[in-house]
Amino acid sequence: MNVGRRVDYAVRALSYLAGMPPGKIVSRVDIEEKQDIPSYYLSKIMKDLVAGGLVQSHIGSKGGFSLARPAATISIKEVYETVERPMALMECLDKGENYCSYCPVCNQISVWDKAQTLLANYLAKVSIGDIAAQHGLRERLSALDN
Amino acid sequence: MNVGRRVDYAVRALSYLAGMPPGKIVSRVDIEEKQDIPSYYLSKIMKDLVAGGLVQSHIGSKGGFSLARPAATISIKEVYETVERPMALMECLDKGENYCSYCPVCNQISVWDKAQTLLANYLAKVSIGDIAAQHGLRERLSALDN
DNA sequence: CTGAATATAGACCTAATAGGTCTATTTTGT
DNA sequence: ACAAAATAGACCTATTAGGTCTATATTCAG
Repeated sequence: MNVGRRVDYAVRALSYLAGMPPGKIVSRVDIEEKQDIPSYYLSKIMKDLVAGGLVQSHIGSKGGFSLARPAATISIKEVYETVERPMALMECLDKGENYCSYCPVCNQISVWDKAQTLLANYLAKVSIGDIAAQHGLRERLSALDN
Repeated sequence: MNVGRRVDYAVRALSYLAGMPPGKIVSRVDIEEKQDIPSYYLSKIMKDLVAGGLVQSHIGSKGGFSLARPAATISIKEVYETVERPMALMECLDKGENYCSYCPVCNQISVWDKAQTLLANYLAKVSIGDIAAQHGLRERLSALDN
């Protein structure tokens, strides 16, 4: 039920990039230092973000990373699923009906399914752009209330 | 981000008890067999449920377990927190502001906070009684939509 | 009173995972 | 040519999830 560092770090890195002038290329080490992320660790996360098309990488001297898309189009849900795995509160929700023999008669599963949908819908509505913008996030979140 | 067996098994055990005639005492082994829960494992879970006041235990021959409260008053959120820990999507939401030095300026945290509240509110509205009742659960869940 | 059935408490084990660190290689700007 | 960077992947360690077992105390039925 908890989210883990990979996602935390990914969100921080992406927000940091989002706060840069458009097109600015930032090195891994710079992101790690400014965002208080353990040395080296980010390299694995950035690899996923590049592979997922959220971030563009630039090899070589003066290389680094920049956002591959506008920050407003990158949802937290997408970030989560890019660096981790599909969001699923229970394994059967991910692995399908025949994962557990009780699935066909399981009442429990519809509850977790609903909870998961609630969560996913919300997280799909919040973007890296929202997080990067310093002002009024809490207010904008409240507006999402229903 | 996922819920784990302890909660799964706890919900199954409680629902099973809820489906029994009121006051009926059911042994651990019986629950394990009928609900397809690994032998012995349930003993640790039931201990928590007893300690949490959700279940009443009866030691000795012909002993076993029964619900300590009406099934309709036992929410899934409560079950979760009884057999696991307080629901928290990120550690700082649980351990407080000084867990991470970035907390005071962290925009991310308000997003997870909101997500967590959404989840908790929903799970607090669904009861073991809802799950135990065989009919119309999905319909009743839909009614919770907003 | 005795024995069987039960919860209780806690030890124990194993595999997987999270989180982190490091190094060799390739690419590229200056 | 050199330095700075990403890339790829090996490696390590502590924790946790999930499960199994056993010794003990309690209680009911005969």
